[in-house]
Amino acid sequence: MEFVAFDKPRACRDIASIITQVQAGQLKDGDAVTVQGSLHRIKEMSGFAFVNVRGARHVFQCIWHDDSSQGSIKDYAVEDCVVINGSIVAEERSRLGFDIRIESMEKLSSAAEQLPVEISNDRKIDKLQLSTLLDHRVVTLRNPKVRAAMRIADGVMHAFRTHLRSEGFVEFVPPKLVQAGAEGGAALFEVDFFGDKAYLTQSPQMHKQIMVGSVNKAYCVAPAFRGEKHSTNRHLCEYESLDFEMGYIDSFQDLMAVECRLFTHMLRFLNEEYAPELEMFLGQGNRLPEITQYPQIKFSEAKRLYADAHNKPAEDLADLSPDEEKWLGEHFLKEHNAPIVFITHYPSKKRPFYAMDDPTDTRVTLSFDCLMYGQEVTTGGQRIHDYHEQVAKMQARGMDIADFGDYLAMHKYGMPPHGGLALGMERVVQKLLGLDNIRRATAFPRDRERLSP
RNA sequence: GGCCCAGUAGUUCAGUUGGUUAGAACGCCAGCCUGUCACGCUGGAGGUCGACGGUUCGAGCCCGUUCUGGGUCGCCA
Repeated sequence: MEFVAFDKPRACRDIASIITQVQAGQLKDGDAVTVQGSLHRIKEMSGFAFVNVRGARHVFQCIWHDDSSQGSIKDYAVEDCVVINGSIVAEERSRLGFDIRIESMEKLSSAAEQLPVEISNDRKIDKLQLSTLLDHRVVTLRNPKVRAAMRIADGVMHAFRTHLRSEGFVEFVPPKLVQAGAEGGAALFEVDFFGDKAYLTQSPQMHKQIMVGSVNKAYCVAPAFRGEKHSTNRHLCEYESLDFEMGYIDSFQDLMAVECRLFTHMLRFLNEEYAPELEMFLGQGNRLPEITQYPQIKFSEAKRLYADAHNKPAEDLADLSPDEEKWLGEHFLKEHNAPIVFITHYPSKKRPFYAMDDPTDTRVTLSFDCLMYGQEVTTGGQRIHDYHEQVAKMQARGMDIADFGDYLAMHKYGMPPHGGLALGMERVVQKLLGLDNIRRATAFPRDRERLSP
């Protein structure tokens, strides 16, 4: 028998730690280093070659000298995985301020075929057709700009988790296989469940409310599945829903306040930890905005604002059109320097059966949407907590309460005033980075036409 | 699902009124260049023009069907 050798980690061979050490003055010109990565770009010159190597987060430059090593640089190809023994060479002409002179290069694996698309040039990646980009996802995810978006997504989820935890929320895991959809009519994906019908969940709505009865403040990060046949730049059949639900609220304003603190934390966190990634999308030296104020406006007032600005009568439509959302986003950005705005008091008839009506005007609900740069990223609101009130609203809608035994059980046994919201993770990434299509905000998008890779 | 647009080299695209052997850029291969990272220079390979059918002496181009992709609307996060 042997023991696992876990307490003596191998020396780090990632370029990130070498960069840190060089910047801290711990590594200097001439010092020996060992570094690993994929060959990102090879440019042969006369008598030497530039070898750009892609580490986990950075691309760094190594110099191959024809006279210094056995073999030829022609023995290597782009995407070969290598371990390089070399030395630091201070060099102002290099982007990181130093090169690594290659003393020897061990090939761990070699690419068997030429790449189907170019990944060493971010501008080429931006010009790829979306279908090509996604068809060759295995390769395009290696591009520095593409993977930067994936790192931002990681940052968004991390910020959500750390912030809610800091406010006393408890993470739980909602089920993905469910008996029926909480939202009602929307298209569900049906799966065989030991001979019975089950569905992929379209929302953790019921389960997060149930958790409020247990831990008071609950959150989850979980996929939601929607089988709608629409095809737009802002919908996925499978998206990551960032949900929270909290009890003992005084008003739905408490929910919006949590979300505002979350956004403020999230943007600050991304600016601090993801500056190189953000610059790839926002431009050199640019960061996400520091938001200190979040406007809110009633749905009916938002409608009127749009109508007045366009010399149209304020139509009594139940929802905001994409056009209206876009205009409102531009309006609040221009007039109030606010990229994020809350629209409150949505009409009751367009909100789910669990939405609490405004006691002062039962045609509207104590609910809200949050627009980020003119696109809906959140729906939230206060829920009905009283059993009899919930039953009455369901019956008024012609629903059979016998179908909702699990749901109504929590009300039956007492629930605090509560509410919550859902944040579309990919939409947040899309809007923060200014992506034209939500499919660019996730590694493996699922839409009506795409089930692979 | 409705409407609009597009399918030509590995990729991104051009292709005139229907007319000889379908072009460019990037990538790839061979060579040159000691500071490139959108390098530069010389040469080369690479095509069932989405598919099927039709019109025509002749179709990448015109017509029909179909498949695929993109945008947009309803809906939503």
